[in-house]
Parts: sequence; C-alpha cells; structure tokens
Amino acid sequence: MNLKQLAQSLGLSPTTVSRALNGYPEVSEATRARVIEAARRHDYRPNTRAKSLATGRAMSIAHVIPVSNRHEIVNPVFADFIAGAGETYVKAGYEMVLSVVNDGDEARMYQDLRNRGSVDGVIVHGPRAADPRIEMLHRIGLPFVVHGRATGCEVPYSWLDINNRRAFQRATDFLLDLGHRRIGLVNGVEWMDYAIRRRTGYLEALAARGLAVDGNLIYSGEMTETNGYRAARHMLALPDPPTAILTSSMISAIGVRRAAWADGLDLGRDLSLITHDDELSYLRNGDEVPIFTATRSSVRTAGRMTAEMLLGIIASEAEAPQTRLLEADLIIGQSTGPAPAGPHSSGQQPHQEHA
Amino acid sequence: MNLKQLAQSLGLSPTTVSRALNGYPEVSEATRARVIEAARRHDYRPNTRAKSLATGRAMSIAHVIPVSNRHEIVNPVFADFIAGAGETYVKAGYEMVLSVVNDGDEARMYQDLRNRGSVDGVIVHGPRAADPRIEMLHRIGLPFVVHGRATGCEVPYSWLDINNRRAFQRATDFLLDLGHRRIGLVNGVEWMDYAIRRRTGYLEALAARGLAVDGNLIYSGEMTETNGYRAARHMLALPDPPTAILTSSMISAIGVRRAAWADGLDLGRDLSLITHDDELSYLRNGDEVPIFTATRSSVRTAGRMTAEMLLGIIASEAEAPQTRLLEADLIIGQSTGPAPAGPHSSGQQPHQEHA
DNA sequence: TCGCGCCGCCAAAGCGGTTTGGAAAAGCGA
DNA sequence: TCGCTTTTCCAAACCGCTTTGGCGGCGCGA
Repeated sequence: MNLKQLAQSLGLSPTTVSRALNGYPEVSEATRARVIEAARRHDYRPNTRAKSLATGRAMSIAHVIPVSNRHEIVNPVFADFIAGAGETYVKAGYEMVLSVVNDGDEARMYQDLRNRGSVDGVIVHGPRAADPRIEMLHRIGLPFVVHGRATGCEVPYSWLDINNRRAFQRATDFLLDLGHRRIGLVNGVEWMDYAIRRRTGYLEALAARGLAVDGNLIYSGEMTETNGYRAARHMLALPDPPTAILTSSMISAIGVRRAAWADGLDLGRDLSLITHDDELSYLRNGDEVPIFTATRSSVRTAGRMTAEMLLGIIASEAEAPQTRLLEADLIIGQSTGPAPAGPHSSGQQPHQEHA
Repeated sequence: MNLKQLAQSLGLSPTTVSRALNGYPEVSEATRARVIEAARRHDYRPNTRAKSLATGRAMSIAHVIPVSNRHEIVNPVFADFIAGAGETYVKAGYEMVLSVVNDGDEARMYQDLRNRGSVDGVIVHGPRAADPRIEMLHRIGLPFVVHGRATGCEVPYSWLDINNRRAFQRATDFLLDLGHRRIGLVNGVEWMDYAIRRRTGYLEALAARGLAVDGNLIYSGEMTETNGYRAARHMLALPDPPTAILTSSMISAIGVRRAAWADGLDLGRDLSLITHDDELSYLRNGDEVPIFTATRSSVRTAGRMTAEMLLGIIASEAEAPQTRLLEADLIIGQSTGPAPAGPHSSGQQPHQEHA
C-alpha cells in the first residue's frame, strides 16, 4: 500500500493525503481524521527511501566501527553505547546504520556516506590523539559528534566525553589518602585519547604529592583479561611491588584480580584495585555492593546523550560546536582498603637480589 | 555531483552513464572507460536512496536488537556477531541498519521495516522457544535468517546455529570421563533456546551413564559475573557439592572462578570448570593456552556466515529454507582435571548434618 | 448583489537514479 | 549501392514521496 493507492481509496489526491499525514494546515480536520484512520487501517507506512529522496533528509545516522585486522578487538563498550543511542533514534524516528570498516579505509567510508547521501550525520567512535577523521569530517561537511575527544585537534568539533583525567586523578588521590605510595596503572593502548587523559590524571595526582613516577608501574595495552593479568603479575613480581593498581576497564580488572589471587593476595586487603566501570549491561560491577571500587559512568547514557546532541545539531544546523563533559562517580566497593603496613603476604621480599 | 551533472560534463545522457557504470553491454568500451575515469575523478557515488527507489532493492539488512526495560541486558555476543556480519555486508555493498526496540514492540518493528521498504531482509537475534517472531516474519514475507533456532516452531525457516546440545553433552562426558559425578550447570535464562539445548545435552550425558539429576546443581539466569558467582557459591555450599561446573558463558565462568577462589578451591584441581567460549574479541580465553577448558565457537564467524546465508536467500529468492549447524570445538585449558579423590580442601564435609 | 480573501483541495514538477522503447550510426553481405 | 543487422546512444517514463503554484467555492463586508 503506497500513497497513491491510499489516496485513490479515499477519493483524494496524493497531495492532500501527504499533507494530512504530515500535519500541514492546508487540510480540513474532517478529512485529516479520515485519512489518518484509513492509514491506520491499511497499516500504511511511507516508503523511507522515497521520502528521504524527496525531502533530502536521510533520517538516519551512521556509526562507523573500525575493525582492524591485526588485533581484531571490537570495543566492548560498543554494544551498550549503541543501545543507548538507539533509544534516542527510535524516539526521533531516525534509523541507525552501522558501517564496519577496516581501519585505514575510514576516510573513504566517510566520503562515501556523504556522497551517497545515505545518512544525515555520523558518530565517531574511539577517537585517537589528533585523530585525522575529525579534520576530514569537518572538511566534507557531514554533521558529526565525537564520543570522546581528540587531543591536539585544531578544528572545532562537537563531542561528549567523560572527565577521564579528573576521574583517574580522584581515584589516585583516593588511594594515596589510604596510604598507598606504590600505585600501578593498567591502561588502554596509548594512542587512544581516553587512555592519555587517564594517564595524565594519574600522573598529576602523584605529582601533587611530590611522588616520583615509576615506569615499571605503568602498563598500556589492549584491555583484555589476559593483559590485565600479565601486567599485574609483572608489577607484583617487582622488587618493590605496588600495593594498589588502577585499571581502565572491568575486563582488565578481572585479569588483575586473577593475578592477585595467583599470588595469594586478598583484594582490598593485600592489594587495592580501582577500575573504570562503564556500567556495561552484561558486565555489572556486582549488584547491591560493588565488587570493585570504581570510577563509574554509564556508557549507555552517554550513547543516548551523544545521539541527542547529534540530532540537535542536525535540526538546528548550528555552526557552533557543542560539547559536553560528564563527571564520573567514584564508588566504593570491596577492592580497596588502607595500604598494608609492611611487605605483603605473597612471600616475596622487597628488594630481592635479582633486581 | 549527481548522475545528471556527471553526464552533462561528459556530453552524454544519464542513461549511458548509468549503463556504463553498472556494466551493461549497450555501451562501447571506449566510452565506458571514459565514464568510469570521470566518475573516479569526481568521486561520484550514486545516491543510495534514489538507487534503491528505482531498483526496488534497499541494499540493506536490519538487525533488530531487543532491549527489555526490566533487565536491560544487551547480549554481550552482539558486538562480535555484528562485526562478522558487517564484513559480509561491506563486501557485498550492503548496509546494515540496527533497530533497537523495546521487546514487545518487535512485531510492529518488523511490520514497519517491511512496509517502509527500508530493508531487504532481517537477521533475528536471540530466538526463544517457539519464538513468535519467526511465524510473523514468515507471514509478512520478509526474508530472514535466525541466529540460533526456536524449538517448537512449526513453520519452516532458515537458521544458523551451533550444536549446543552436542557441545554440552561432550563437555559433560569429558567431565564424567575424568571421574566427576557431581556436575553443576550454570546456564542462561531458560526461555532462551540455546539454554534449553545446552541443558538437554547435559542431561543426556548424565542419563547415558545412569546418573541421577540433582535440581540443586542446575541454575539458570542472566549470564552475569555476579550470577555465576552466586550460583557457584550456592552449589559449593551444598552438603554434597559439585566437583565440576559447566557454564554457559565466559562471563559467568569468571563469576564461578571467583566463588571457587573465595572457597579456597583451585580451579582444575579442586574444582573443574568448563565454559562456553564465543571467542569474543574483547574477552579472549587466554592467549596461547586457554584459561578455561571450553566448548568453543566463534560468534564472529557465525555473524559472517549468517549474513552470507541471508544475502544468498535474497539473491536467489529461494523458497526452501537453508539451515546450517556448526559444531563447537572442545578445547582443553587449565580449568579441568580429574575429580578429587576425597572431600576437597574447602574444609567442608560431605553429607553434613544440616542437610 | 458584487468583489475579495481564505479555505480546501489538486495537478504537476521535482528528488536522483534505472529501464523501456526507439533511433541514428555503423557494419556487413550481396 | 542497397537492405539488414548490430552497435551505440538517447528521450522519456517510472520508483513513491514532497512541495510549489493554482484553482474553484464559500463566507463576509460593503
């Protein structure tokens, strides 16, 4: 059932039916009611393609997810972010198109999305330091919002981010307040912008107390369980091991937990652990009382809000970029406690001779 | 730059240019070359909307992801499945549209997708026993493939699934061969089809050895870390605790591991654990040697193959449904070992008096 | 009663492609 | 040179919707 048929069945012109359905005033309320009722009865839905061809608005937003061939990690945060954004789109009558693209081909993908006219805007995931995508999107004039930021990007752009620096600074401070002095950082890969900011927050907190930085206590790599485990094992085997560790994700925190247990260390007593918790729906940080002390910020909410920002920008055709910085909560769980007084129970002696 | 402009710039008609670009024979090779070169130079991409309006093919596939409000779990498997499917789509020139929908509204969503003509087919996620969606899609005549199956669905349909029953039967058998007799099952929610099949496999293996089923050793619930932990704690506190546990996902396995450690049990020695490993990119089961013994099947590959099936069905307009059953590997990791001889080291005595 | 403005509707021209039905030009055998 | 086929291109219709520009008819004030 298309518009013409519907119009014919009502003895009206397509024009009038279209106007009736789209709420234009040039049609009497009587016929409008009649049209709406008929549309409902026939389950009529305007053809998206035709509509967007006629209006010039695609009514859809692209999310480009880069998938590298080398390390094929799909961002674990992705599903929940999408779920949040999807809620917004559905309310606004937008569709969401997903483009999986081998990274490196992203530039062409954005060009294509624009030239093919298949979307009204895009959301940029996983920005890196000085991410070239931003400059490119700016140039080709496709509305976009970045989830995160890109340090060292000169062009203005819209973004939504959490205050990663502040979050990790606060977490580090919290550990320092508990008496910890050797604090490890198990971070994401260092070209990701959020990882840089978290590292900065960590470093600033140490610096504020005049503490030296130990390169051995900083790890950065893909946020997997295994990497968390390895990094922690390595740190805990140091002559002067950390009494606390900061982690960039629940998943690597779980790896760190495994390493602690392997060394017979009790989390919260022998080793303190703070992680960042994106509130992933399938990886909750406990139910009532959090398992891990964590900096917490819902990535699903972020998805919802980022999408709202983008739709707002598209609707208003605003030139001035919008930005939004969310603060993460610091929630106390069972994985932190005061720094142990002496050498811990792993049986290791500090300052072993093989150092 | 659109077709008309491109044609004008070449001194040709839109017809000829269109034919040249789409490989039709009614155009000389000389002009075809000229057109292709010009298109490349101008970075011309045909407008997707116009094209699909003209051809009647949307060149896009919908993935409907239901998000319930009660328990807002987004399937953790989703991101990787999507990544796999996306690879297929990108190769075939298809787009992927994602519809996030509150479950219950799914029926209407499928109707809409069809009536609005915005997709050529859909992939159905997370089928349940006798899932009504299948019958409905069948009725409205939208091509679809189900990732998984729906026991008790009378209409024929296309699906791709792994052999969940066989996988869990083999895993159970493996544990039985190691001497385990008390084996727990931490399964997904019982209305999900895959959970039913896994349970069946588990029960069949026990039955084949004439072993009785203990309802206390079977848990089913959302596959979260916390649920895995709780279920395992509960089982391990039984008067006659299990010496081995089967788990439906890496995430709940991690919860079980936590419970084991909390009881001072060593995985692989005091307690054996087998999980199902979907090879999620962000949750690998170790690097070289697997952490958990597991039934393994890549959900990303499944995504790729499911998408291929659907595109094949759309292209061939085949009536006969296609099906594909993949076998999971049983891979040996560090979490299994022979059943402990006596009561294990948790300090519990079997057959305690409070039973 | 007449003239004017407004209301309610419609015909037709797009949007940017594909595709049908020719038509001119070129090739070919007699 | 003629007639016929083949090659190469084009004009126009169409996909399903929106939107511009009108056009009758009715109400209203003079």
